[in-house]
Amino acid sequence: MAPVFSALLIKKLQSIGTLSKEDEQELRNLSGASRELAPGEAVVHEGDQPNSTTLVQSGVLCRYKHVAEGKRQIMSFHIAGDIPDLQSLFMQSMDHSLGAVVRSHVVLIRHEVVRNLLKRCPGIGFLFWRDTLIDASVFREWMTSIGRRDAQSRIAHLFCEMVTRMRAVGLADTHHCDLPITQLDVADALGLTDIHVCRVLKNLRERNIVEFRHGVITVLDWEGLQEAGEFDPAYLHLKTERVA
Amino acid sequence: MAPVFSALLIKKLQSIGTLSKEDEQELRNLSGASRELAPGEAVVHEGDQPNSTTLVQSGVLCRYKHVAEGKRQIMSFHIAGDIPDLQSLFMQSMDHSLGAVVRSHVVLIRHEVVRNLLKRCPGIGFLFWRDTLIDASVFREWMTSIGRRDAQSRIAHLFCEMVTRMRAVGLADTHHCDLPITQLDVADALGLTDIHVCRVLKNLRERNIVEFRHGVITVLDWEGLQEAGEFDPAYLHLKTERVA
DNA sequence: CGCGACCTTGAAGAACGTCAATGGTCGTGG
DNA sequence: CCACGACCATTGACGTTCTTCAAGGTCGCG
Repeated sequence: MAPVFSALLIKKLQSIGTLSKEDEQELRNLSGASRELAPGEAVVHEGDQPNSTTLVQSGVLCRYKHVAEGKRQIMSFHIAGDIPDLQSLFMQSMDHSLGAVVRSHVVLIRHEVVRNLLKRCPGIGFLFWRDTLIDASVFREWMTSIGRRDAQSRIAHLFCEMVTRMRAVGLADTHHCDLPITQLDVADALGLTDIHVCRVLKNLRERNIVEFRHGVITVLDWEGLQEAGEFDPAYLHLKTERVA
Repeated sequence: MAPVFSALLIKKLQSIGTLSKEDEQELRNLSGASRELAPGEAVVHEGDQPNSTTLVQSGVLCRYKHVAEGKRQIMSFHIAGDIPDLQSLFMQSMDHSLGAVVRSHVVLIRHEVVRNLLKRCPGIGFLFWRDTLIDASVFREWMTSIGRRDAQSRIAHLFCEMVTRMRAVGLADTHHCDLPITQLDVADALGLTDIHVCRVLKNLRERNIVEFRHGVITVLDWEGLQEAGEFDPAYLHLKTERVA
């Protein structure tokens, strides 16, 4: 087998809870099928009844739904170590799609394999459950953003979240963070138009708070960014909280 | 013990999955502390670290967060049979509050008791997990509504959802549905102002689609309502789907 | 009776969307 | 090497949806 593909999954689970040595070993022994995704390519579509789950290796994936008039709502972004469709283990049909934002690599793990794993390792089961609960917590926070914050707040909040999550698994440093998505993706995630996102980004840039260019977030003023987004990382339920 | 307080919980679990006779009996034997809630009273606050979960007996509860300038986002409504804060079993601190919308009755069940139950009955564990996953699915749908649908669609969608959920546990008939909440609650759930909700309700009423008065939804045209809200119940992941 | 909670309506304004045009960058192929 | 198209970012002018502010109106209840 290639270098253990579950390394970042392990890191992620350790960031939200405690993993025993045995459970860690079980995760290392996981097997699955690698797959490369082109930008925009979907792994699972709304309505599908998949028999495997997706572990992200590299790149960025997102969950989304299409609504009337070609509109799209992105419900989450996922980075290496995430299992964005874990819920398909217990829900026959997908209520949303899962696709790649940029070229990405994933490993597909059969439900059967995961179920056996959960039977052998209840500890992993609880961590997986906890992971889906954190997922739900993030949805609640996004709902709050979209429902009750203005465009500037929403964008600042999203950037804070992504930087914090990527730091937690060692994928970002303090000031920079690779998030290879377009302004249109940001817009679809926040219930805005790409044009308005562009304008607000310009404003944030001119005020020396944050820059977003070519898929890279550059934080110029972390305090200011948190303030602008009313960001409090509690909802991410991370074990370790970093001071910036 | 009073008439079994878990009757509606059992009904709800049966609406989303299969419950063995033994598991059903275990649920009947659950014990907890009754509590009455005044309108607006909270059971748990954001930041709390509760050691029990809340089973709704009657009335309506909602989960919510407060953001800047006194704004509020309601993230879900809960009716008899729901356990709105089940996630607190695996997440130390609450990332949102849970409160009563109208006078309600709840039963508080200690985490310890639930944990023992889950150890004895893995089947109930999976159903509970599934319930929290459906919760997340509903969040995704709300996010989509708030982000990408206009006010009329959002309201129609919410009404469709509540009628469908209440029918599923026998709390509503085809045309009427008791939902004792105010227009302000609706507004806070959908990311609107109460004033705008009022205007849109007037419009829906005049077009003979749906009426909402004194906390009662009266569906005048179920087809039209579903269409207006782009409602497809798939995201509720109910076992039994009703044809209206 | 009078107060509070909720609903209703109007007028003015802000935030955001739509339409349209321009320019930059990059990979591809002639 | 340059031309081209695809994709993305940017900017301006103009519309629309929804908000804000303000003023009643209704109903139930102490």
